[in-house]
Amino acid sequence: MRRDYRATLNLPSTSFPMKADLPKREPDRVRWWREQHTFERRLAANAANTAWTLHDGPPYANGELHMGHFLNMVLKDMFVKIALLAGKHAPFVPGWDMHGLPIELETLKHLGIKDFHSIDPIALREACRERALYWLDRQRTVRTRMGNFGDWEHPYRTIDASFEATIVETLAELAERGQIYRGLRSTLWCVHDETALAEAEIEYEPKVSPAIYVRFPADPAQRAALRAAFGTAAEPDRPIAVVIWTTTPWTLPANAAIALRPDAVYGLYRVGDEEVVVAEALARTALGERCPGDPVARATGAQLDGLAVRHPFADRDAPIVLADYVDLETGTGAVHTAPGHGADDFETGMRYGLPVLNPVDASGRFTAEAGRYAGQFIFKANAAIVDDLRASGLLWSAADYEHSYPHCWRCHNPVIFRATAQWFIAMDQNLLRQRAIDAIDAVAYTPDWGRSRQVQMIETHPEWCISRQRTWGTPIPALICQACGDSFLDPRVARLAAKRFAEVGASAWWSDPVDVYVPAGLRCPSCGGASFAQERNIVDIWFESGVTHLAVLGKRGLPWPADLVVEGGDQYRGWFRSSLITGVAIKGHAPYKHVVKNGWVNDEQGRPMSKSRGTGIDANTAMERWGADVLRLWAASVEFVDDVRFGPTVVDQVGRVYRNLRNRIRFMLSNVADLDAAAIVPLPAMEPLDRLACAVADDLAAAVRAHYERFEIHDAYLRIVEFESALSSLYFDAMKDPLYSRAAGDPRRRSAQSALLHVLRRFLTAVAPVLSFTAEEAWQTLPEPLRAGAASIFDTAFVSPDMGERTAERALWQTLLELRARVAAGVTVRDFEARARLVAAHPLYDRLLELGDTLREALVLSQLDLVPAPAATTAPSLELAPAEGAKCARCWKYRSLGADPTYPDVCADCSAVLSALEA
RNA sequence: GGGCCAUUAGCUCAGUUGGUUAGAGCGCAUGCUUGAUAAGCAUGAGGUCCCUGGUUCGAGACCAGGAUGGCCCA
Repeated sequence: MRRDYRATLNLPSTSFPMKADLPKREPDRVRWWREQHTFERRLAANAANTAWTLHDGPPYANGELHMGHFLNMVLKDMFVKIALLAGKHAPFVPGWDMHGLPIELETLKHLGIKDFHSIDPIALREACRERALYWLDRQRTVRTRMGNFGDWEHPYRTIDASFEATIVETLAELAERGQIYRGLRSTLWCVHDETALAEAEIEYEPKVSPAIYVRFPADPAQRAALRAAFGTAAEPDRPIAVVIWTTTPWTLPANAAIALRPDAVYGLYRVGDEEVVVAEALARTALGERCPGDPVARATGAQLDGLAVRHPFADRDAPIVLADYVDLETGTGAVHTAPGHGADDFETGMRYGLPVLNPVDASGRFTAEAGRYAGQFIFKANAAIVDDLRASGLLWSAADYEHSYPHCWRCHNPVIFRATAQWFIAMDQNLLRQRAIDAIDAVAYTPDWGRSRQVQMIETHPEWCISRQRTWGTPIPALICQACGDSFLDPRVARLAAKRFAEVGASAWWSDPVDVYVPAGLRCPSCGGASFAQERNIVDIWFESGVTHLAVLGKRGLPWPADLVVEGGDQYRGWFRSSLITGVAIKGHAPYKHVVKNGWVNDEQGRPMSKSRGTGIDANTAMERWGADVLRLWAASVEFVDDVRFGPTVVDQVGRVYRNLRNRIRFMLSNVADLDAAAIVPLPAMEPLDRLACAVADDLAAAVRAHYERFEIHDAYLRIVEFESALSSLYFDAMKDPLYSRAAGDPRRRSAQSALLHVLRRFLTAVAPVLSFTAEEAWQTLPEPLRAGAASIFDTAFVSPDMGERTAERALWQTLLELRARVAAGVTVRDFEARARLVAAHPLYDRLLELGDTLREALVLSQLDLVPAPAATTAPSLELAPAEGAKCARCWKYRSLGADPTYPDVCADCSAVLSALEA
């Protein structure tokens, strides 16, 4: 008679489901964390310990969060949790960047208003505020849905009165230090939005422009001078012209010079009856079929410096000047220079004292200064200008030219350079630039090349234009003198504004009478006038986010500088840079100690995600589809410092890894379910193999912690996956026999359970920063008495750093894995059908001997003979033979059966268990 | 066009200062198990280490050039 002994075994049992159902269950956990105040409690518990702050770079409160946001935000959360589990006091104050043109434009669109001049500024600001708050709320919901910890009830917001006050206070301090000035500048200008733009607000897109070659003719005196410079004979009647190339004919009315490259060779070419000057290197492409081959004469740019030709249609000269930036790749090597319409041109104009002609108004129409083109829209005037040049015979050639051209980041219209009065931070005043570069020395960078990148970004930073002619932002508290029309930024005015804004918010600037901001005795620095009006400029939002460290860290009692900032690589030029500059300018130090850069999230082909290609997916949709924990595991599975790929294939793969990890957690949970706290076997009293498993788990946990604290999330992930796999295939498998077939309270079983509990706790704490939801779910499944007083997994702690490497244990573990593989290769594992003779040399023999019978357990054998090898050097040898005895119907090991006649088909151990169960 | 970064199995990634037959996980194939079972275990296949030159006794690693992709600029 064969009996089914299944019911007499201690089979695993747990309520922890195999199917995770993450999208459905995670929102409940988010709520639970909030209700339990898990983050706040842990923060309080760590209050007396080392302070550590990750300062949140503010996402822009507009639009849905995408997977790039997800990666960045989850990484931040991992770092915060790592610090918490290491016992640090690690507050996290999330923030939002809520002013600025994109929100203003979205709001205008929402309101159905095209021209922002047509709406009352206060009303527009109120509408923008609502819009920004809507997006903050939406993004906050998604950020918490990710499982991220933080002070979600009290985020910092750049629209808060206190924040606006900090912005203006910072302006006051900078003004006091002479760091701010007002100047005419050739500024990137959007004629559609009628505002100056920052570099960061520019996107390059292909554009077809009219590319024209234009003669700048020389008058008789100029001809003589040119021919003299070229060393050719005077020919008073032969026309001569310098040919320039431009893709912006509309800038010709503002031309003030022609720039040559000093070291380039220019040729004087005879074409028909005329002579033209172009760079020799470009003659063939510039002059086309009419190029005669060799020039009549040659001269370097430097030799032509100071000469002049005539403007093609205005009644003035175009002097020849020199500039190093003139390239010999396109054009003619003779560059049309309009200081009002180009950054380089502006610099050259300053050097040569050229007039800054600016015949274009804010909306892109020519002013009276443009003569016959007055009133025309510049891009439309291109055709008229080309026609006129053709009519006057000064057009050499014209063609369409497709090139990459700067466009407004919001309205996507082409932008122009236009000279306007703006407020600037002087980068070299008070050695600001150099001090910022020096401050970088004190900062750690991950990856390390980030340092040189950051230095480069400071070195190449142009004068920082901080003014915008828009409405949705913090006002620059400058006053306009009613008498002379000059604007000035007086620190005392700024202080008054800061105080006022702190109380009622910055919209007051638009509604208050000017007196509120005028200190007694204020006089216009230009004319001494005493009557003023508020200037209507707002601050660049990069400046606003650049002072988060002042508005948040100091004012919330958090340490300054921050220990860590984590953002995408675009922020070397953005927030890392703006924060660094304000930090150095105000406090003389970088506002952070360590900069970690995360990579870009591309699609599965490594291309940028795009909605139009269907590869774009927002973070919330992804979480609804796969669950936050699988995506968090994805974030850990990729090397986040580099650009990473994301898509269904990649997530499915990591989803399988997730299932493996989850099932291993489930195995441990299901085998400790019946363990009483009182029955827990302390580590020193455990069976040798159990102690070894605990040591391996500690080793794993220590390694994971070490990687975490070096921000090596991916390395931690590898250790988790590999070690856990090794633990499962060896230890879990081997423990099934003692766990299932021994009596429930058998010391051997209790030892194994205690070890599993130890491993489980270590494992859950180690994975909690990544698999926060699953770790917490498992922790809550664990019977309360087994949680060692920790209400949440986030109340537990990492292994102490001095746990040290368990090198010997790791080596022994490796040996066991190899031996077990040899057994498994020979016989069916878990059938216990073999006995083995294991011959090992010292000192391995001694280590194996210490394991006692648990060595047999580890190798899943019915019998094992361990024999010392004679020579010290031989590798262990393993000989398999059929096990002795017969297969026990209950425990499946081969033993001598039938000791108890009541149970003839089971071994003595099993019959004892059965008898006890019957009794 | 410039600067920076990346490129190792189908996928995600390891590969100390240059040194044997380049590793892991997932996937795939095959087998076992059916007492973790929409699980578990074992075995196996799979690589022109992006390409081309160079340095070297020896290069996945170092150097030069190039290709592809990405980011930031122009």
